[in-house]
Amino acid sequence: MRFSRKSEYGLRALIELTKAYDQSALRRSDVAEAQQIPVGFLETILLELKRAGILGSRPGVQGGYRLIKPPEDVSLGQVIRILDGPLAPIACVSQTAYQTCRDCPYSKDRECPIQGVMFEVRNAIANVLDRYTLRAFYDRGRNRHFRKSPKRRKGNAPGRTQ
Amino acid sequence: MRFSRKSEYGLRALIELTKAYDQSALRRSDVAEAQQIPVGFLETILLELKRAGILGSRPGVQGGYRLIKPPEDVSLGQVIRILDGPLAPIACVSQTAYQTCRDCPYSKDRECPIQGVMFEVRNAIANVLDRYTLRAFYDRGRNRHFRKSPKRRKGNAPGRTQ
DNA sequence: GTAATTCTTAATAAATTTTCTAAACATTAT
DNA sequence: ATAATGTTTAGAAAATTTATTAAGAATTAC
Repeated sequence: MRFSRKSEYGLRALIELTKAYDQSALRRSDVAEAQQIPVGFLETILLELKRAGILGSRPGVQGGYRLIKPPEDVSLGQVIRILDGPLAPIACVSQTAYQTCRDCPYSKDRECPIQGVMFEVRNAIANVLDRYTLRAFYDRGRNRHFRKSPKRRKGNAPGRTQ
Repeated sequence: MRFSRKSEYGLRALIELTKAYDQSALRRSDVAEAQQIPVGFLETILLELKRAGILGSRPGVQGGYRLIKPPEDVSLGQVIRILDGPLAPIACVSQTAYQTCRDCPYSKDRECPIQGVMFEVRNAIANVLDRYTLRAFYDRGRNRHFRKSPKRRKGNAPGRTQ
């Protein structure tokens, strides 16, 4: 039961973008190189994160992608749901995308003996992933790679998308 | 992040086999019909569970598959690991099948910012799935479909595989 | 306004995994 | 011996994931 490469790439890309949060936009090629991600695939990932309102972007010179939400407001659960779909291990216990299991012989009147456990699994996963935010990456980046001025700017640069 | 249909079918098959635990062997066609599982696919699933030592089987008339472990000794985590592989959401936090992530830029000296969270996710999943056993299915079967003699026999029938 | 740079979008190809089928074979009970 | 069942292997079909390509549109610098 693995997360897809897409989610993994997405999180790795967000590590870079979070480290650069209040500094500069990163070109997709920069992100791809830093994290060893195929640039074409990364593109589709960054776009999905943009459509979801997590990233902003700007074409042209000095352009690139940028995190537009405070790192502490973006949970890893959000990110993975965007890229990989619901966290629930089976469809009938998803909070965000419930549906009855195809061909489930318990879908009508009888009670499914598996559903209860799977619901617990879903909650266990969500409890972890919704508790962690990109903030963890931000702190890490600060401590490791930067020495001065750890305070964040407020607001975005003018002219920026979203 | 879904469990595969294989795991789902496997658990559903084990519901039937657990209900019949101390009674009779079930033909794959019986299990397939009761749980609406394609019989050919079910076959490969039952065989994997047999190789793992959870089921026994006997060909011929009166033959079929049978649960050969006490239901309370088989956790759902075991079953899913057999059919779907490790529970860990990424390879580098698996307890049963550890390996470094392909192309991971943190695999050498630096510390991976994602690994810690994923380790918690793995543990959260395992804690739930290793706590539940087939016993849950057994009880349910008893209460619903049988009226008498809820005590289990000890030992297996003679001549039985494994 | 033109050119260079970069993101945007859609289509689709490649690779992998999952799901499922078929057929020849082995074992058991009668 | 015969019929009923499991065993095994190979692999086809379908679905999903992963990745690429190419034409297009927005932004900046000059």
